[in-house]
Amino acid sequence: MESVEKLTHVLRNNGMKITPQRLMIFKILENNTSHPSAEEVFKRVKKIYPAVSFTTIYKTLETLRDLGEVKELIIDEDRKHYDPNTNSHHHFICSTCKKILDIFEDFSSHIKLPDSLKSDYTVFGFQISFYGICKECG
Amino acid sequence: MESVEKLTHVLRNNGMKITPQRLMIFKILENNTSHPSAEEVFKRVKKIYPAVSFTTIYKTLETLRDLGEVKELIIDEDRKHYDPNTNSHHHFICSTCKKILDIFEDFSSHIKLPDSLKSDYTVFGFQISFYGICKECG
DNA sequence: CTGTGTGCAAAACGTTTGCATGCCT
DNA sequence: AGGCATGCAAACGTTTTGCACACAG
Repeated sequence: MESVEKLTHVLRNNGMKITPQRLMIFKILENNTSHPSAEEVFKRVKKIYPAVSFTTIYKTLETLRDLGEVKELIIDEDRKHYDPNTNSHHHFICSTCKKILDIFEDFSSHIKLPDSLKSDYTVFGFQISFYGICKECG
Repeated sequence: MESVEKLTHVLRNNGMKITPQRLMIFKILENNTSHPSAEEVFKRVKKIYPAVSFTTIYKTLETLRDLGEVKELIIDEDRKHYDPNTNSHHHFICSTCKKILDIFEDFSSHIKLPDSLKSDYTVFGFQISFYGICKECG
């Protein structure tokens, strides 16, 4: 969902600079539904901009996360994944290949905190993780 | 939910040995709803059995996870948490203090994969994470 | 007695940080 | 020119592993 143009504007509006490295990262995140890890972003950027460093990838992803432009997914025990789609949606995780699939169904009308907790706990949102086996691994 | 007796039997049935260290770990997990990290388990075991090592805690939690007797929660970006309640339930995570609260509401009748995916993806279960602020932090 | 469990130290892993340099604006 | 960004290397915190010894069965 995030376009290179949007990310460029957001960074500029926050007094940040647009570098070739960042543009490559933006390009790889644009319309990306593969939930890449930092390393996957690094590898893909490296192909078109070999001089890039891992540090830059990490720092840029951290920046985008802090600006709310990517969501950091804590789903995989091995590493963090990044999702440029910041709209509320859910995920299916294949137990075998660890692939993460988007689920866009809107469950919000059915998912509420029990009444007994509503007064004491403020919910900003929720996230459903489905666990199972995908068609390639089944 | 897991009792010391049950865990003892499960391990024995799998040809594993019951050591004083393991018994202490079982005791701390029994009816524990605080979702401790390995370090928290370590600290609590150390109080009653000071000679215990971190390695033993890790290895025993790994064993229990492999036997399906504890659930490893990948919710907190900083560390893994362990939940001796292996029945399906959900969690509320306070964004401020990182506390994890159990939510026992049964949403299963409402939460299904979209029809378009049902044929290709086999779902074993799902887990809802609510994000918000708890009463102590609000 | 046999083999599993323990515990130390060290490795491994993803991630973060300090700092000198580079470059966008 | 000024300040944010980059990139290297080193630090970090959690988790895992190799190995010698201990002990449960």
